[in-house]
Amino acid sequence: MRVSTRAVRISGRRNTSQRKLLLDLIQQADGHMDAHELYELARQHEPAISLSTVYRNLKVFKELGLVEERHFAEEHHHYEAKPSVEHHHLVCLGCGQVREFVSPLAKRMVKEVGRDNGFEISKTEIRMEGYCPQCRGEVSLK
Amino acid sequence: MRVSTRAVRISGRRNTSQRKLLLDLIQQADGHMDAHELYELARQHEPAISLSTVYRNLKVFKELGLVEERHFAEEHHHYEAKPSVEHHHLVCLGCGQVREFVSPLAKRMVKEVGRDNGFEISKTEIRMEGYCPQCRGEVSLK
DNA sequence: GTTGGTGCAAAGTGTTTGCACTCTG
DNA sequence: CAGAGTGCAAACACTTTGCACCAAC
Repeated sequence: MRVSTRAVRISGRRNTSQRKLLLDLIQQADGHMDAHELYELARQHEPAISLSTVYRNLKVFKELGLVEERHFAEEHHHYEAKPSVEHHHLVCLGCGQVREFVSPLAKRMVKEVGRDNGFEISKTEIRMEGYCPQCRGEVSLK
Repeated sequence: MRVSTRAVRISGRRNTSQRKLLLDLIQQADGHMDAHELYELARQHEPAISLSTVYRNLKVFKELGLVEERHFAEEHHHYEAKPSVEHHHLVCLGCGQVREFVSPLAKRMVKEVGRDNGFEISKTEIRMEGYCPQCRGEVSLK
């Protein structure tokens, strides 16, 4: 949080109590959350906070590179504090859990695709869907 | 279109003129489109068609596996006829073009991640963002 | 003190749904 | 001729915005 607070300051923005709270919560969270979840969480500490403030700050955090926006299901967005290691997501269609994974092959693939297409890749999002071990067992255990 | 029409019938659904038109248009299109683009396109042939019909049919096509939903930008969805070869997307942040690519590494990665996590992977979406050769030149050439 | 940030309510998007009518099978 | 599908308008869910007030610097 120290570093992030500085990042906010340096960008010429103000460190309001709401902004600090939101950043804290999202960085403390171990997974991803959507705007509404963050809002509910924040309300436990600051009951008067508004959903607009949550959205406005998520936008700021994205701009500062402190938070990443994820596109999971068909619907709304999820956010997570920028991780030190780039990872991707595995979604279970049975129980809905989202598992993170890292893969050295992913890194190689990005490099290769960038080279082949002459692109300079700045961001990669990989999402796989399927069934986790538990759900596979329940449905049809081939 | 022959096969698709049959798929619709088999699923116990009716082959209305609107449904056939929409399926034709999306399969004829070489790229992806969003619901509104498909709607505008369809209106050129069937001026009275409604946006709800477009959405309802996209949903049906998804269920039948004839069309895939893509999550590109931050906003709305894009759809494309299910391709014979699984491919992924490269989005240029400069000019907005979406390029498709295939990568053998992607296939290996999916297999590996599935094995490592005990998941049975049914779908994978890979999206990379960056700058295409042209846009890289314009902005700051290395 | 300036002026960026906030809360609130209202407006904007993209998508879904209720209803009466239509047309497929 | 039953009921799936349609067009329309209204409703929804998520996100953004205008405005007056507040508080960080």
